[in-house]
Amino acid sequence: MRLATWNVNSLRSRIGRVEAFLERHDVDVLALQETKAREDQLPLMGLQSMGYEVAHAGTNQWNGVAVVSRVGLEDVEVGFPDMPGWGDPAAAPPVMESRAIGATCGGVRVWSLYVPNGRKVDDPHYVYKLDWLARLRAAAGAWCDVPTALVGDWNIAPTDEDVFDIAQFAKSTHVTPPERAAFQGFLDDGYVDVVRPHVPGADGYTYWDYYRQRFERNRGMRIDFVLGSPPLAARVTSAFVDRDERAGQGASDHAPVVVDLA
DNA sequence: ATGGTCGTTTCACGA
Repeated sequence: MRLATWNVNSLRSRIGRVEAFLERHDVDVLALQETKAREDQLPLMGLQSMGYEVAHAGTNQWNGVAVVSRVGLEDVEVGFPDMPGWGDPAAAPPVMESRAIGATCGGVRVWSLYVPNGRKVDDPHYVYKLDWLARLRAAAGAWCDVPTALVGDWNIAPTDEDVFDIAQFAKSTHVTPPERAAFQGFLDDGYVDVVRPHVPGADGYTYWDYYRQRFERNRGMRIDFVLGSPPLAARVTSAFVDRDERAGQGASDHAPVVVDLA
């Protein structure tokens, strides 16, 4: 089974690339973030005609998430227990919503996550980010013993190696000790970063700002992750970042991450 | 310290 995650930065503007990506890499399950669309804006007939089912959650234009699967899409859940707004997709959580959607696809529980950005360390959104992560961790602890993939845009660079120049992030979110501790908490609980071993150092970057030719100069960040529970991690045979999708006209600012499961 | 470039329900704001 081939699983992928991709922050597409607007699904409507990227739908052609998404369809071509699925076909080119023969992807079975794709988790999407920043769909920037409401349900009524997503007919997605192309995906359906390709044999994929789609589960989407997103009520505002910014932080929608989706799971696209051709190996089954069952037990869809929007959010996780105790998440702000859980159980009511129309409810607006405090500060600024950030969604998660879970589905069981081919026997694997896949969670597409858009972790709150945090904006600035003195912004209420930063507090919301840490709280959101704590709630996710509390829920994810119960999923350790079954094949679970926590995938998506974590908006955290866990180590200095995951940013092009740590000096430029001295006062920025994404690299602060509390954020890194929150990420580490999932590893402490048994989740495994299944992609890192396959893409050392700067090869693991998944995000490059649109401006200042950051992609062309490979001044990127590694902030998109596939964390696998032990039963899932044991099945991973390979992984890669598809940089081709970050190149050229009409690219998202994130590249897809692809993982193969035995 | 600033600004650069994308996206969106765009003359503003989030990433």
